[in-house]
Amino acid sequence: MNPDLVLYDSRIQQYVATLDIAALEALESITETKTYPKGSLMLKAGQICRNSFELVSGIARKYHLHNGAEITNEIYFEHDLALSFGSYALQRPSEEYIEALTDVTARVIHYDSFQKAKEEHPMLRQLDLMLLEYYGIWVEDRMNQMRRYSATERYKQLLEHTPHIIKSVPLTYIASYLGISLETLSRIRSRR
Amino acid sequence: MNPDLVLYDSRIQQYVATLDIAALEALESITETKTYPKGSLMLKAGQICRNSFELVSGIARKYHLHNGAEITNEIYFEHDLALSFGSYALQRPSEEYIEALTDVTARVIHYDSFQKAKEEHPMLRQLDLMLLEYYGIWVEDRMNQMRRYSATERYKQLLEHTPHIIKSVPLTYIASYLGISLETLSRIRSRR
DNA sequence: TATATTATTTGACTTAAGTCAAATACAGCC
DNA sequence: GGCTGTATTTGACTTAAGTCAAATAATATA
Repeated sequence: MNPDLVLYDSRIQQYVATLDIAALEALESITETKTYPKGSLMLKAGQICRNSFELVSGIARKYHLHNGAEITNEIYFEHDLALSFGSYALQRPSEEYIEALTDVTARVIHYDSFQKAKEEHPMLRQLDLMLLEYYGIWVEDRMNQMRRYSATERYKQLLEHTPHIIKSVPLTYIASYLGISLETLSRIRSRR
Repeated sequence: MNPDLVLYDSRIQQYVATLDIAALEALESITETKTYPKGSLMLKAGQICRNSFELVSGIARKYHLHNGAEITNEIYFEHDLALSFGSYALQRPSEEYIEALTDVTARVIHYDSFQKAKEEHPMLRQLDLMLLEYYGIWVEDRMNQMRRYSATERYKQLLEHTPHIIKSVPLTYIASYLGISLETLSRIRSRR
């Protein structure tokens, strides 16, 4: 993975470790652990993304529709934070869906609760800011991948950096995540 | 432009209008107005991006090198905030350059000063967060443009949404910004 | 103004990746 | 184990966009 992301991830972990008890308890008090059966939608297009989902177990994906086809935007595993960024930030209707690809257990925090908690615990503001920066770096990195590399290179990098994706997610989703057609992906895989 | 971005931009303006005098003065006190002659580099790859540049006048672009070629990542006009996101957020060496395409005047704020000002003025934290979210939405939107639309469509949308770019920026930069070759851009322009 | 330099266009050809259709392969279920 | 539906692969063909080379056009400069 992008070394900047790895670095920043560890900085976030470090920061979380320094949170005071009150802030941690506040977080805990607004967190609900929920489960979503395989195939269910954790967020639908048209809805406002009012929750953040921290995956405890299972796999999920975020996608949107384009000319009738589902285009996968992101694939989530354990510990990942799933939400529709634009919809969450602006509290406006989402264009994206979030779907449980397996049974999913997630720690769910409501937008309003988190906003309130931030007011009471300034440390959580800093955490919010760090998560935001992390996502910004992630999207930038992903855009660079898409712009700079060919379909084959993108697939190889996915293999190198996140091989578990290939093992656990249907190829259709991976293809659209990589921005290539299913057939092309199949051909890339068959070569060598 | 993306309606979400327009909306969020106005929210930021509104928020700025509510800043208390102390916060505004703090901002003012850490802001230096500087000028950069046409062709000069406001940031070089390898350097850490320690400043944010709010353009007062002129045009600038951010780019990186890929296989020896310059790839334009962003083009800045009056009022735009220029910085290398990843480098600024992590205070790590940048892969990007920021170049003044014309003589540029900018309000420059040093990273450290802003961090300090944020500690003293919590309102600035909120501003920082809003700017971050704005950038996140912008990058997401740009990535969607690149993924969903053909070269021709991307050019047309640029024409519709930001026609001033075409009038004031050499086509080479626009081509790489759109992720297409100069020749293809020229052909797209000549059709109709 | 003539000349050099840089920017843009045009032409000819190549190529990566897409599309549509059909064939296998695989998985869940009776 | 056989059957049904979904997932993946393979084949044949098309197409958007890239590349390389050369020709104009525009701009800056002596």
